Amino acid sequence: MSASKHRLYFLLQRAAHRLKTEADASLTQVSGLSTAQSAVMTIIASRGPMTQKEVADTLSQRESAVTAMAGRLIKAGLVARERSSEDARAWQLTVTADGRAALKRVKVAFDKINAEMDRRIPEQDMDKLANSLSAIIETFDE
Amino acid sequence: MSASKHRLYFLLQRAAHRLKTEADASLTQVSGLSTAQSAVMTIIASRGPMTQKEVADTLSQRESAVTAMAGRLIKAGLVARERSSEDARAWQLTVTADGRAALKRVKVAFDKINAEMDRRIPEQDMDKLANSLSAIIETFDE
DNA sequence: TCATTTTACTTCACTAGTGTAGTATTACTG
DNA sequence: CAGTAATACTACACTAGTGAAGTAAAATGA
Repeated sequence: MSASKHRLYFLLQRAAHRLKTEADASLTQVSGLSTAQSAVMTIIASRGPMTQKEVADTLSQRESAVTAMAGRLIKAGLVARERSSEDARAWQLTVTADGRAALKRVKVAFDKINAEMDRRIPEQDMDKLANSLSAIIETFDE
Repeated sequence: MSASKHRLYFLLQRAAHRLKTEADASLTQVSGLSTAQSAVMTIIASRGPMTQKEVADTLSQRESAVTAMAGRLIKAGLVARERSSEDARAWQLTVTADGRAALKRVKVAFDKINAEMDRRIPEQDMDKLANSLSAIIETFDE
């Protein structure tokens, strides 16, 4: 069946929304972090010091969203920033020790959610699902 | 591969986010509606007069979200409400003539987006994708 | 039938994103 | 090398959701 017959747009939005709400509740309990905060911090932690523009591009978001998010993370002491030495416009974002500690607790919560999905979706379908989602991202990532 | 190896959570969120942003831009152009507004109006239009609670349940959302959304739709003249005759607490939401006209223009925009997805994702994979997304919704719909 | 519980909705403070318009700095070009 | 364009970030108004606390009406049960 085609995308429209499946009402694929709304199906995808609803799945993403349910999953996000559930993950947010679980993450808040163990770490005080939201999934959106975890996403930003995980990226910075793994890729090393990054500018806000780089974070925005990685997440397919606008710089203004990252400005606001960075402000909240810095206020919470989870992320720090200093001016880039080679570009006076750009910040270099890093995850603080507190931030790394919170990320460790986040991992436990995510492992549970992933286990739940692994339980419901066969491995082959999981691969197909990941491929299809990647295809959607590529299609609409201008 | 398992859900965690695919980083499935973030993959799903990013696919949903890109698709939503693209669809919102396209819908705004042809109809002035957002995808969230379209979702609510489509449900009401197809199921007939509904209470806010019913809309919330259908979309796996809170009543407070529907209160706010209904307020915006009524202000825009796209939806109307009157008290339920058998329950003085509940509203009956209906789509106005203006709303139905806007929904027709929305359909054209969505057809294009669905065509784009059909072009990139083979029919068999589309079926699998829909199944997996439904499984996720079921898993996390308490 | 009346006290209690549940339900339908509202309000409020909050997170998290878009999009547009702006500033300051850097890069490019003739 | 000066003027222009592009880039990195900020500010603001907006949509769209959660979650907690509250109100009024309906349902329940002793």
